[in-house]
Amino acid sequence: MGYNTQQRELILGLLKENAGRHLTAEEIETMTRRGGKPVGKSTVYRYLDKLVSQGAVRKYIAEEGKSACYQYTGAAPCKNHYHLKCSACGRLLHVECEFLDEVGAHVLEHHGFVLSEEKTILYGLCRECVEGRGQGGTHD
Amino acid sequence: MGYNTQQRELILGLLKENAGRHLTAEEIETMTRRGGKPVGKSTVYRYLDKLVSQGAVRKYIAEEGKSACYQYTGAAPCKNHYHLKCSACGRLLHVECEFLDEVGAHVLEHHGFVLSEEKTILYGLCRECVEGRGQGGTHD
DNA sequence: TTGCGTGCAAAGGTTTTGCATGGCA
DNA sequence: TGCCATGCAAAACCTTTGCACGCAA
Repeated sequence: MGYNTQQRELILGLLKENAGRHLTAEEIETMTRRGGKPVGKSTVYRYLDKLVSQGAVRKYIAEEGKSACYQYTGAAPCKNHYHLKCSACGRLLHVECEFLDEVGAHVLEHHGFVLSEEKTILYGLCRECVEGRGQGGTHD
Repeated sequence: MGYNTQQRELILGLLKENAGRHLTAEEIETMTRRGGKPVGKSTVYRYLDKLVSQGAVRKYIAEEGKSACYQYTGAAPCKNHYHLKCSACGRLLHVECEFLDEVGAHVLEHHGFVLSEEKTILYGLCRECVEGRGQGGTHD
């Protein structure tokens, strides 16, 4: 499963410390620079890829054409956790909701599709933006 | 609302002819080259942007980091039309389904979120890939 | 004629890749 | 020792932008 290098420990540590947020590859690279031992961006990308394929980290595309976001989830990704992305203000909202699991059940039963709540992001407009008091580009 | 140029007629014509499929900007550019009068890619991108903001065309990000896809929908975008994207084989499945509208109703009522079925893509695994007879990279 | 639309090329940004070097086991 | 990981720089990729020219109204 790969070697334990200082770089990897550093990256994984940062991801764990920030498990409540999303980090971009560039943010991670910057943080390693602050943290003492800088890690090259190719290493960051390569290791993130590995973590994603291992299931320890989730990858999101918060904004098309912009940097992808990564979040540590550990071995057991949380359930009933969905993301709503506001197209107006750009915020990514987190929702814990059992109803949305019915979506997974539905598409499985009726369309033979195994939904990944990990990867799925619902797009639309958040309450604030609909009501005209949107907050501009406050990202998560 | 802008001028009627040959380039725009050509692009819109191609989109209408292929309303059942998704086209990338590059595919459109290539098709205009075949069709006689080549249209520059900046023009293609700029006009697609305009059509998207007018609501005549939908834009999808079928594959992260890959080219966006565009599809003509006309003035009245279809309802109950959802997309399921298979992470394994890459296919984009089209689903007409009223149940999924309940998702919109739910997130509106419980989370104050106005869902855009236009933009939302549900990620997961299609039947074929789950059953181990996935087809590799057959895109739509 | 006026101003928007176009095309080319260059810039922009993110991510990937090639290759020599370094470090883990 | 052997192989994987790393780092740098360059490449790849899609998309946007600057600017002079062209064309629709």
